[in-house]
Amino acid sequence: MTSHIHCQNCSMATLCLPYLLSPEQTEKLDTIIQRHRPLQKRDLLVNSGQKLSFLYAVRSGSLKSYTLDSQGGEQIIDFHLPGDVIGFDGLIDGQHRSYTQALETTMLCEIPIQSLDQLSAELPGLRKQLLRVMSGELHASKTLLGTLNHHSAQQRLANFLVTLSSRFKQRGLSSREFRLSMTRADIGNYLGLSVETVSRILTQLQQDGVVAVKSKLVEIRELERLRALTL
Amino acid sequence: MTSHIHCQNCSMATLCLPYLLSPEQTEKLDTIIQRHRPLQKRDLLVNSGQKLSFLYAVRSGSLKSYTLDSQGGEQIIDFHLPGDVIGFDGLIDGQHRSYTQALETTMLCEIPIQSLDQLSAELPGLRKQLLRVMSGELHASKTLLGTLNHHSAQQRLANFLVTLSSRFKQRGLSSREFRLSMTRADIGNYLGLSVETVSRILTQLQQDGVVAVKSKLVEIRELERLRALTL
DNA sequence: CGACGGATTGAGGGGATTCAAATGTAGTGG
DNA sequence: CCACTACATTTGAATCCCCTCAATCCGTCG
Repeated sequence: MTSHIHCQNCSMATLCLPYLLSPEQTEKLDTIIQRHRPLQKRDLLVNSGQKLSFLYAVRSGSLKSYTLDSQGGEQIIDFHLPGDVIGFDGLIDGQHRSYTQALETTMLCEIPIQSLDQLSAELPGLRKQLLRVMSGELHASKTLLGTLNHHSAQQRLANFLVTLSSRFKQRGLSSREFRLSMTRADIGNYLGLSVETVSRILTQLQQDGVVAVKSKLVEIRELERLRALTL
Repeated sequence: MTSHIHCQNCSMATLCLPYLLSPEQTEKLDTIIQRHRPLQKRDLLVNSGQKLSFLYAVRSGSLKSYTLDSQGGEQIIDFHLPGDVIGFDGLIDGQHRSYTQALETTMLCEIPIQSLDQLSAELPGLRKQLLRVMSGELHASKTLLGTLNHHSAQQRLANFLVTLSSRFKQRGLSSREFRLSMTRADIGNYLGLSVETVSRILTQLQQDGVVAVKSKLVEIRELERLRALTL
Protein backbone atom coordinates (compact mmCIF):
# COMPACT_ATOMS: atom_id res chain seq x y z
CA MET A 1 0.00 0.00 0.00
CA THR A 2 1.46 3.33 -1.09
CA SER A 3 1.58 6.16 1.38
CA HIS A 4 -0.48 8.82 -0.30
CA ILE A 5 0.32 12.45 0.07
CA HIS A 6 -1.73 14.28 2.66
CA CYS A 7 -1.79 17.84 3.91
CA GLN A 8 -1.03 16.40 7.35
CA ASN A 9 2.47 15.36 6.36
CA CYS A 10 3.14 17.82 3.56
CA SER A 11 6.33 19.78 4.09
CA MET A 12 4.78 22.84 2.48
CA ALA A 13 1.83 22.96 4.89
CA THR A 14 3.14 25.99 6.76
CA LEU A 15 3.23 28.06 3.57
CA CYS A 16 0.05 26.69 2.12
CA LEU A 17 -3.61 26.65 3.12
CA PRO A 18 -3.24 24.38 6.20
CA TYR A 19 -1.32 27.11 8.02
CA LEU A 20 -3.39 28.27 11.04
CA LEU A 21 -5.39 25.02 11.04
CA SER A 22 -5.38 22.44 13.82
CA PRO A 23 -4.52 18.82 12.94
CA GLU A 24 -8.21 17.94 12.90
CA GLN A 25 -9.05 20.87 10.67
CA THR A 26 -6.17 20.05 8.38
CA GLU A 27 -7.56 16.58 8.03
CA LYS A 28 -10.88 18.05 6.95
CA LEU A 29 -9.15 20.19 4.37
CA ASP A 30 -7.25 17.16 3.16
CA THR A 31 -10.46 15.31 2.33
CA ILE A 32 -11.38 17.81 -0.40
CA ILE A 33 -7.91 17.95 -1.94
CA GLN A 34 -6.85 15.71 -4.80
CA ARG A 35 -3.45 15.02 -6.20
CA HIS A 36 -2.92 16.18 -9.77
CA ARG A 37 -1.02 14.16 -12.34
CA PRO A 38 2.65 15.16 -12.46
CA LEU A 39 3.58 17.71 -15.09
CA GLN A 40 6.65 17.47 -17.28
CA LYS A 41 8.71 20.46 -18.41
CA ARG A 42 6.71 22.65 -20.82
CA ASP A 43 3.38 20.97 -19.93
CA LEU A 44 0.58 23.48 -19.56
CA LEU A 45 -1.37 23.34 -16.29
CA VAL A 46 -4.05 25.82 -17.34
CA ASN A 47 -4.92 27.87 -20.39
CA SER A 48 -6.02 31.47 -20.26
CA GLY A 49 -9.81 31.67 -20.49
CA GLN A 50 -10.25 28.17 -19.15
CA LYS A 51 -12.97 27.68 -16.53
CA LEU A 52 -11.60 28.00 -13.02
CA SER A 53 -12.82 24.98 -11.07
CA PHE A 54 -9.74 24.29 -8.99
CA LEU A 55 -6.98 26.13 -7.30
CA TYR A 56 -3.64 24.38 -7.52
CA ALA A 57 -0.97 24.15 -4.85
CA VAL A 58 2.59 23.41 -5.87
CA ARG A 59 4.11 20.44 -4.05
CA SER A 60 7.42 20.29 -5.87
CA GLY A 61 8.95 21.74 -9.00
CA SER A 62 8.11 25.17 -10.40
CA LEU A 63 5.99 26.94 -13.00
CA LYS A 64 5.60 30.24 -14.77
CA SER A 65 2.39 32.14 -15.47
CA TYR A 66 2.10 34.43 -18.46
CA THR A 67 -0.36 36.24 -20.66
CA LEU A 68 -0.04 36.76 -24.40
CA ASP A 69 0.23 40.22 -25.88
CA SER A 70 -1.33 41.28 -29.18
CA GLN A 71 1.59 39.87 -31.16
CA GLY A 72 1.39 36.56 -29.33
CA GLY A 73 4.42 37.24 -27.17
CA GLU A 74 4.66 35.96 -23.61
CA GLN A 75 4.34 38.36 -20.71
CA ILE A 76 5.52 36.50 -17.66
CA ILE A 77 3.76 37.70 -14.53
CA ASP A 78 4.72 35.08 -11.97
CA PHE A 79 6.99 32.22 -11.02
CA HIS A 80 5.49 29.62 -8.72
CA LEU A 81 7.49 27.63 -6.17
CA PRO A 82 6.43 24.80 -3.83
CA GLY A 83 3.78 25.99 -1.35
CA ASP A 84 2.40 28.59 -3.74
CA VAL A 85 -1.26 28.52 -4.63
CA ILE A 86 -2.23 29.18 -8.25
CA GLY A 87 -5.46 30.63 -9.58
CA PHE A 88 -6.50 33.43 -7.23
CA ASP A 89 -6.51 36.08 -9.93
CA GLY A 90 -9.26 34.22 -11.76
CA LEU A 91 -11.80 34.19 -8.92
CA ILE A 92 -13.24 37.49 -10.11
CA ASP A 93 -15.00 35.90 -13.05
CA GLY A 94 -14.39 32.18 -12.72
CA GLN A 95 -11.83 32.06 -15.51
CA HIS A 96 -8.12 31.58 -15.43
CA ARG A 97 -6.48 34.81 -16.52
CA SER A 98 -3.19 33.45 -17.72
CA TYR A 99 -1.36 30.43 -19.02
CA THR A 100 0.58 28.42 -16.47
CA GLN A 101 3.37 26.16 -17.62
CA ALA A 102 5.75 23.82 -15.81
CA LEU A 103 9.42 24.82 -15.86
CA GLU A 104 10.47 21.34 -14.77
CA THR A 105 8.85 18.14 -13.51
CA THR A 106 6.23 19.38 -11.10
CA MET A 107 3.81 17.85 -8.59
CA LEU A 108 0.58 19.60 -7.63
CA CYS A 109 -2.49 19.39 -5.44
CA GLU A 110 -5.89 20.23 -6.84
CA ILE A 111 -8.38 22.11 -4.68
CA PRO A 112 -12.03 22.27 -5.78
CA ILE A 113 -13.16 25.84 -5.29
CA GLN A 114 -16.73 24.90 -4.49
CA SER A 115 -15.73 22.64 -1.61
CA LEU A 116 -13.14 25.10 -0.44
CA ASP A 117 -15.74 27.81 -0.07
CA GLN A 118 -18.10 25.51 1.83
CA LEU A 119 -15.33 24.43 4.15
CA SER A 120 -14.21 28.00 4.75
CA ALA A 121 -17.68 28.81 6.12
CA GLU A 122 -17.07 26.56 9.09
CA LEU A 123 -13.34 27.06 9.54
CA PRO A 124 -12.42 30.65 10.49
CA GLY A 125 -8.74 29.77 10.27
CA LEU A 126 -9.11 28.65 6.68
CA ARG A 127 -10.98 31.83 5.82
CA LYS A 128 -8.24 33.86 7.36
CA GLN A 129 -5.49 31.95 5.61
CA LEU A 130 -7.20 32.29 2.25
CA LEU A 131 -7.26 36.05 2.71
CA ARG A 132 -3.69 36.03 3.99
CA VAL A 133 -2.35 34.14 1.02
CA MET A 134 -4.18 36.34 -1.47
CA SER A 135 -3.13 39.43 0.40
CA GLY A 136 0.47 38.27 0.30
CA GLU A 137 0.30 37.79 -3.43
CA LEU A 138 -1.28 41.18 -3.87
CA HIS A 139 1.41 42.78 -1.77
CA ALA A 140 4.17 41.02 -3.66
CA SER A 141 2.70 42.10 -6.94
CA LYS A 142 2.44 45.74 -5.91
CA THR A 143 5.91 45.74 -4.42
CA LEU A 144 7.28 44.34 -7.65
CA LEU A 145 5.48 47.09 -9.54
CA GLY A 146 7.29 49.70 -7.49
CA THR A 147 10.59 47.90 -7.93
CA LEU A 148 10.34 47.65 -11.69
CA ASN A 149 9.12 51.20 -12.16
CA HIS A 150 11.85 52.90 -10.26
CA HIS A 151 14.96 50.80 -10.45
CA SER A 152 17.80 50.10 -12.84
CA ALA A 153 18.46 46.78 -14.52
CA GLN A 154 21.06 45.88 -11.90
CA GLN A 155 18.74 46.78 -9.06
CA ARG A 156 15.94 44.72 -10.58
CA LEU A 157 18.11 41.67 -10.99
CA ALA A 158 19.63 41.99 -7.53
CA ASN A 159 16.13 42.26 -6.13
CA PHE A 160 15.05 39.21 -8.09
CA LEU A 161 17.88 37.13 -6.66
CA VAL A 162 17.35 38.33 -3.11
CA THR A 163 13.62 37.62 -3.34
CA LEU A 164 14.23 34.14 -4.75
CA SER A 165 16.77 33.47 -2.04
CA SER A 166 14.34 34.37 0.69
CA ARG A 167 11.58 32.32 -0.89
CA PHE A 168 13.85 29.29 -0.96
CA LYS A 169 14.73 29.89 2.66
CA GLN A 170 11.04 29.96 3.63
CA ARG A 171 10.73 26.58 1.96
CA GLY A 172 13.51 25.05 3.99
CA LEU A 173 15.99 25.09 1.12
CA SER A 174 19.34 26.78 0.89
CA SER A 175 19.12 30.53 0.53
CA ARG A 176 22.78 30.67 -0.44
CA GLU A 177 22.78 28.30 -3.36
CA PHE A 178 19.91 27.43 -5.66
CA ARG A 179 18.95 26.50 -9.17
CA LEU A 180 17.18 28.83 -11.59
CA SER A 181 14.55 26.66 -13.24
CA MET A 182 13.66 29.46 -15.66
CA THR A 183 15.76 30.64 -18.59
CA ARG A 184 17.53 33.98 -18.80
CA ALA A 185 14.90 34.99 -21.32
CA ASP A 186 12.18 34.22 -18.78
CA ILE A 187 13.95 36.31 -16.15
CA GLY A 188 14.34 39.20 -18.55
CA ASN A 189 10.74 38.98 -19.64
CA TYR A 190 9.59 38.97 -16.02
CA LEU A 191 11.77 41.93 -15.08
CA GLY A 192 11.18 43.94 -18.22
CA LEU A 193 14.75 43.51 -19.47
CA SER A 194 16.28 41.96 -22.58
CA VAL A 195 18.04 38.60 -22.39
CA GLU A 196 21.33 40.28 -23.18
CA THR A 197 21.00 42.71 -20.31
CA VAL A 198 20.25 39.90 -17.86
CA SER A 199 23.29 38.00 -19.04
CA ARG A 200 25.57 41.04 -18.94
CA ILE A 201 24.52 41.96 -15.42
CA LEU A 202 24.90 38.41 -14.12
CA THR A 203 28.46 38.27 -15.38
CA GLN A 204 29.12 41.69 -13.91
CA LEU A 205 27.77 40.61 -10.51
CA GLN A 206 29.99 37.57 -10.76
CA GLN A 207 33.07 39.65 -11.58
CA ASP A 208 32.29 41.80 -8.55
CA GLY A 209 32.29 38.66 -6.42
CA VAL A 210 28.74 39.16 -5.20
CA VAL A 211 27.43 35.96 -6.75
CA ALA A 212 28.83 32.95 -8.55
CA VAL A 213 26.82 31.77 -11.51
CA LYS A 214 27.40 28.52 -13.29
CA SER A 215 24.75 27.97 -15.91
CA LYS A 216 21.52 27.55 -13.94
CA LEU A 217 23.21 27.31 -10.55
CA VAL A 218 23.47 30.47 -8.47
CA GLU A 219 25.55 30.91 -5.38
CA ILE A 220 25.10 34.09 -3.41
CA ARG A 221 28.53 34.94 -2.05
CA GLU A 222 27.77 38.20 -0.32
CA LEU A 223 24.10 38.54 0.48
CA GLU A 224 24.47 41.88 2.19
CA ARG A 225 26.24 43.47 -0.75
CA LEU A 226 23.62 42.02 -3.06
CA ARG A 227 20.90 43.41 -0.84
CA ALA A 228 22.57 46.81 -0.96
CA LEU A 229 22.43 46.69 -4.74
CA THR A 230 18.65 46.39 -4.68
CA LEU A 231 18.19 49.87 -3.18
CA MET B 1 -32.76 64.56 11.10
CA THR B 2 -30.08 63.98 8.51
CA SER B 3 -30.42 61.04 6.14
CA HIS B 4 -27.34 59.04 6.90
CA ILE B 5 -25.50 57.14 4.24
CA HIS B 6 -26.31 53.47 4.06
CA CYS B 7 -25.11 50.64 1.84
CA GLN B 8 -28.74 50.19 0.84
CA ASN B 9 -28.82 53.46 -1.06
CA CYS B 10 -25.15 53.83 -1.93
CA SER B 11 -24.60 54.33 -5.64
CA MET B 12 -21.35 52.39 -5.45
CA ALA B 13 -22.97 49.27 -3.96
CA THR B 14 -22.67 47.27 -7.20
CA LEU B 15 -18.90 47.76 -7.28
CA CYS B 16 -18.37 47.40 -3.57
CA LEU B 17 -18.94 44.69 -0.99
CA PRO B 18 -22.77 44.66 -1.14
CA TYR B 19 -22.67 43.24 -4.65
CA LEU B 20 -24.20 39.72 -4.62
CA LEU B 21 -26.05 40.46 -1.37
CA SER B 22 -29.81 40.57 -0.99
CA PRO B 23 -31.41 43.72 0.51
CA GLU B 24 -31.68 42.01 3.91
CA GLN B 25 -28.07 40.89 3.77
CA THR B 26 -26.94 44.35 2.66
CA GLU B 27 -28.71 45.75 5.70
CA LYS B 28 -26.71 43.40 7.91
CA LEU B 29 -23.50 44.52 6.28
CA ASP B 30 -24.55 48.10 6.76
CA THR B 31 -24.77 47.70 10.51
CA ILE B 32 -21.05 47.05 10.85
CA ILE B 33 -19.98 49.88 8.54
CA GLN B 34 -19.15 53.35 9.82
CA ARG B 35 -18.72 56.57 7.95
CA HIS B 36 -15.23 58.05 8.13
CA ARG B 37 -14.59 61.75 8.52
CA PRO B 38 -14.15 63.44 5.13
CA LEU B 39 -10.59 63.86 3.96
CA GLN B 40 -9.24 67.01 2.38
CA LYS B 41 -6.68 67.09 -0.40
CA ARG B 42 -3.28 65.80 0.86
CA ASP B 43 -4.78 64.31 4.05
CA LEU B 44 -3.34 60.90 4.86
CA LEU B 45 -5.86 58.11 5.37
CA VAL B 46 -3.32 55.55 6.56
CA ASN B 47 0.39 55.36 7.21
CA SER B 48 2.57 52.47 6.17
CA GLY B 49 3.15 50.18 9.15
CA GLN B 50 -0.03 51.30 10.87
CA LYS B 51 -2.18 48.56 12.39
CA LEU B 52 -4.85 47.39 9.97
CA SER B 53 -8.16 47.43 11.85
CA PHE B 54 -10.42 48.65 9.08
CA LEU B 55 -10.80 48.34 5.38
CA TYR B 56 -11.94 51.54 3.72
CA ALA B 57 -14.39 51.90 0.84
CA VAL B 58 -14.26 55.05 -1.25
CA ARG B 59 -17.64 56.80 -1.52
CA SER B 60 -16.53 59.86 -3.46
CA GLY B 61 -13.26 61.56 -4.37
CA SER B 62 -10.02 59.74 -5.01
CA LEU B 63 -6.75 58.73 -3.38
CA LYS B 64 -3.30 57.45 -4.18
CA SER B 65 -1.36 54.71 -2.39
CA TYR B 66 2.42 54.73 -2.34
CA THR B 67 5.42 53.29 -0.61
CA LEU B 68 8.67 55.08 0.13
CA ASP B 69 11.95 53.94 -1.36
CA SER B 70 15.29 54.05 0.43
CA GLN B 71 15.78 57.70 -0.49
CA GLY B 72 12.34 58.65 0.76
CA GLY B 73 10.86 58.97 -2.71
CA GLU B 74 7.24 58.04 -3.42
CA GLN B 75 6.46 54.91 -5.39
CA ILE B 76 2.83 55.16 -6.38
CA ILE B 77 1.22 51.75 -6.65
CA ASP B 78 -2.47 52.55 -6.93
CA PHE B 79 -5.12 55.15 -7.55
CA HIS B 80 -8.43 54.59 -5.79
CA LEU B 81 -11.81 55.66 -7.19
CA PRO B 82 -15.30 55.49 -5.67
CA GLY B 83 -16.33 51.88 -5.02
CA ASP B 84 -12.76 50.73 -4.48
CA VAL B 85 -11.84 49.01 -1.24
CA ILE B 86 -8.54 49.91 0.37
CA GLY B 87 -6.37 47.76 2.62
CA PHE B 88 -6.44 44.22 1.23
CA ASP B 89 -2.69 44.04 0.75
CA GLY B 90 -2.18 44.41 4.48
CA LEU B 91 -4.25 41.41 5.58
CA ILE B 92 -1.21 39.18 5.40
CA ASP B 93 0.25 40.59 8.58
CA GLY B 94 -2.33 43.02 9.90
CA GLN B 95 -0.38 46.11 8.89
CA HIS B 96 -1.00 48.63 6.17
CA ARG B 97 1.73 48.26 3.59
CA SER B 98 1.59 51.70 2.08
CA TYR B 99 0.65 55.31 2.62
CA THR B 100 -2.72 56.36 1.29
CA GLN B 101 -3.40 60.02 0.63
CA ALA B 102 -6.43 61.91 -0.66
CA LEU B 103 -6.04 63.58 -4.04
CA GLU B 104 -9.11 65.73 -3.44
CA THR B 105 -11.94 66.00 -0.93
CA THR B 106 -12.88 62.39 -0.30
CA MET B 107 -15.63 60.52 1.57
CA LEU B 108 -15.07 57.02 2.89
CA CYS B 109 -16.71 54.15 4.71
CA GLU B 110 -14.87 52.29 7.42
CA ILE B 111 -15.26 48.54 7.70
CA PRO B 112 -14.03 46.78 10.86
CA ILE B 113 -12.16 43.70 9.74
CA GLN B 114 -13.11 41.68 12.77
CA SER B 115 -16.83 42.15 12.21
CA LEU B 116 -16.44 41.64 8.49
CA ASP B 117 -14.89 38.24 9.03
CA GLN B 118 -17.63 37.19 11.44
CA LEU B 119 -20.32 38.31 9.04
CA SER B 120 -18.68 36.55 6.13
CA ALA B 121 -19.03 33.25 7.98
CA GLU B 122 -22.79 33.42 7.67
CA LEU B 123 -23.08 35.16 4.30
CA PRO B 124 -21.69 33.08 1.41
CA GLY B 125 -22.31 35.99 -0.96
CA LEU B 126 -20.15 38.29 1.11
CA ARG B 127 -17.40 35.68 1.24
CA LYS B 128 -17.54 35.35 -2.49
CA GLN B 129 -17.53 39.07 -3.10
CA LEU B 130 -14.56 39.57 -0.79
CA LEU B 131 -12.61 37.03 -2.82
CA ARG B 132 -13.87 38.58 -6.07
CA VAL B 133 -12.79 42.07 -5.16
CA MET B 134 -9.34 40.93 -4.02
CA SER B 135 -9.02 38.75 -7.08
CA GLY B 136 -9.89 41.70 -9.29
CA GLU B 137 -7.24 43.82 -7.65
CA LEU B 138 -4.71 41.05 -8.02
CA HIS B 139 -5.56 40.64 -11.66
CA ALA B 140 -5.35 44.37 -12.30
CA SER B 141 -2.00 44.53 -10.60
CA LYS B 142 -0.57 41.66 -12.62
CA THR B 143 -1.97 43.01 -15.87
CA LEU B 144 -0.38 46.35 -15.13
CA LEU B 145 2.91 44.58 -14.50
CA GLY B 146 2.79 43.08 -17.96
CA THR B 147 1.83 46.41 -19.48
CA LEU B 148 4.64 48.35 -17.88
CA ASN B 149 7.25 45.71 -18.59
CA HIS B 150 6.64 45.38 -22.28
CA HIS B 151 5.33 48.66 -23.58
CA SER B 152 6.60 52.06 -24.65
CA ALA B 153 5.81 55.30 -22.90
CA GLN B 154 3.02 56.05 -25.36
CA GLN B 155 1.50 52.61 -24.94
CA ARG B 156 1.62 52.92 -21.16
CA LEU B 157 -0.08 56.29 -21.17
CA ALA B 158 -2.71 55.22 -23.71
CA ASN B 159 -3.39 52.18 -21.54
CA PHE B 160 -3.66 54.38 -18.46
CA LEU B 161 -6.27 56.58 -20.12
CA VAL B 162 -8.28 53.67 -21.50
CA THR B 163 -8.28 51.96 -18.12
CA LEU B 164 -9.36 55.13 -16.34
CA SER B 165 -12.07 55.66 -18.90
CA SER B 166 -13.52 52.22 -18.35
CA ARG B 167 -13.34 52.59 -14.60
CA PHE B 168 -15.31 55.83 -14.81
CA LYS B 169 -17.84 54.12 -17.02
CA GLN B 170 -18.29 51.31 -14.47
CA ARG B 171 -19.05 54.01 -11.95
CA GLY B 172 -21.78 55.56 -14.03
CA LEU B 173 -19.68 58.54 -15.04
CA SER B 174 -18.69 59.69 -18.49
CA SER B 175 -16.08 57.49 -20.12
CA ARG B 176 -15.47 60.16 -22.77
CA GLU B 177 -14.65 63.08 -20.56
CA PHE B 178 -13.19 63.06 -17.09
CA ARG B 179 -10.94 64.86 -14.68
CA LEU B 180 -7.50 63.65 -13.66
CA SER B 181 -7.34 64.21 -9.93
CA MET B 182 -3.67 63.29 -9.84
CA THR B 183 -0.78 65.41 -11.11
CA ARG B 184 1.31 64.61 -14.16
CA ALA B 185 4.09 63.72 -11.76
CA ASP B 186 1.82 61.19 -10.07
CA ILE B 187 0.92 59.64 -13.41
CA GLY B 188 4.55 59.43 -14.41
CA ASN B 189 5.53 57.93 -11.10
CA TYR B 190 2.78 55.32 -11.39
CA LEU B 191 3.73 54.40 -14.95
CA GLY B 192 7.47 54.52 -14.47
CA LEU B 193 7.92 57.62 -16.63
CA SER B 194 9.27 61.10 -16.00
CA VAL B 195 6.90 64.05 -15.73
CA GLU B 196 8.32 65.49 -18.91
CA THR B 197 7.63 62.33 -20.87
CA VAL B 198 4.03 62.24 -19.65
CA SER B 199 3.56 65.83 -20.69
CA ARG B 200 5.19 65.36 -24.08
CA ILE B 201 3.10 62.33 -24.91
CA LEU B 202 -0.13 63.97 -23.83
CA THR B 203 0.51 66.90 -26.17
CA GLN B 204 1.44 64.50 -28.92
CA LEU B 205 -1.79 62.52 -28.44
CA GLN B 206 -3.63 65.82 -28.57
CA GLN B 207 -1.92 66.86 -31.79
CA ASP B 208 -2.90 63.52 -33.28
CA GLY B 209 -6.51 64.29 -32.38
CA VAL B 210 -6.90 61.20 -30.24
CA VAL B 211 -7.58 63.11 -27.05
CA ALA B 212 -8.15 66.70 -26.01
CA VAL B 213 -6.40 67.72 -22.82
CA LYS B 214 -7.07 70.96 -21.01
CA SER B 215 -5.17 71.05 -17.76
CA LYS B 216 -6.74 68.28 -15.64
CA LEU B 217 -9.67 67.68 -17.99
CA VAL B 218 -9.34 64.87 -20.51
CA GLU B 219 -11.67 64.26 -23.43
CA ILE B 220 -11.19 61.06 -25.36
CA ARG B 221 -11.99 61.96 -28.96
CA GLU B 222 -11.27 58.62 -30.60
CA LEU B 223 -11.45 55.76 -28.13
CA GLU B 224 -10.72 53.09 -30.71
CA ARG B 225 -7.57 54.77 -31.94
CA LEU B 226 -6.47 55.26 -28.36
CA ARG B 227 -7.15 51.62 -27.65
CA ALA B 228 -5.09 50.68 -30.68
CA LEU B 229 -2.20 52.65 -29.25
CA THR B 230 -2.15 50.50 -26.12
CA LEU B 231 -1.17 47.37 -28.04
C1' DC C 1 -1.21 91.38 -8.05
C1' DG C 2 2.50 88.46 -6.77
C1' DA C 3 4.06 83.87 -5.61
C1' DC C 4 4.26 79.13 -5.81
C1' DG C 5 3.42 74.56 -7.47
C1' DG C 6 2.31 72.29 -11.64
C1' DA C 7 2.92 71.79 -16.63
C1' DT C 8 5.24 72.42 -20.90
C1' DT C 9 9.07 72.62 -24.09
C1' DG C 10 13.98 72.21 -25.60
C1' DA C 11 18.77 70.35 -25.63
C1' DG C 12 21.92 66.84 -24.47
C1' DG C 13 23.41 62.44 -22.42
C1' DG C 14 23.07 57.68 -20.88
C1' DG C 15 21.30 53.14 -19.94
C1' DA C 16 19.15 49.55 -22.07
C1' DT C 17 17.68 47.69 -26.52
C1' DT C 18 18.48 45.86 -30.92
C1' DC C 19 21.13 43.59 -34.25
C1' DA C 20 24.71 40.35 -35.10
C1' DA C 21 27.76 36.60 -34.27
C1' DA C 22 30.15 33.22 -31.53
C1' DT C 23 30.07 29.93 -27.93
C1' DG C 24 28.01 26.69 -24.79
C1' DT C 25 24.46 23.31 -23.41
C1' DA C 26 20.87 20.04 -23.71
C1' DG C 27 17.84 17.08 -26.16
C1' DT C 28 17.14 13.71 -30.05
C1' DG C 29 17.65 10.01 -33.03
C1' DG C 30 20.65 7.03 -35.48
C1' DC D 1 26.65 6.37 -26.76
C1' DC D 2 27.78 9.81 -29.62
C1' DA D 3 26.94 12.91 -33.36
C1' DC D 4 23.90 16.26 -34.65
C1' DT D 5 20.82 19.86 -34.03
C1' DA D 6 18.16 23.16 -31.71
C1' DC D 7 18.08 26.05 -28.14
C1' DA D 8 20.21 28.97 -24.55
C1' DT D 9 23.77 32.06 -23.25
C1' DT D 10 27.38 35.23 -23.84
C1' DT D 11 29.72 39.09 -25.94
C1' DG D 12 30.34 43.15 -28.98
C1' DA D 13 28.89 47.38 -31.57
C1' DA D 14 25.59 50.73 -32.88
C1' DT D 15 21.23 52.91 -32.04
C1' DC D 16 17.37 54.79 -29.73
C1' DC D 17 14.07 55.93 -26.37
C1' DC D 18 13.55 58.09 -22.35
C1' DC D 19 15.74 60.65 -18.56
C1' DT D 20 18.02 64.61 -16.69
C1' DC D 21 18.87 69.31 -16.57
C1' DA D 22 17.26 73.88 -17.50
C1' DA D 23 14.23 77.48 -18.68
C1' DT D 24 9.67 79.15 -19.47
C1' DC D 25 4.78 79.18 -19.12
C1' DC D 26 0.39 78.61 -16.87
C1' DG D 27 -3.11 78.37 -13.35
C1' DT D 28 -4.48 78.84 -8.71
C1' DC D 29 -4.55 80.70 -4.28
C1' DG D 30 -3.19 83.76 -0.80
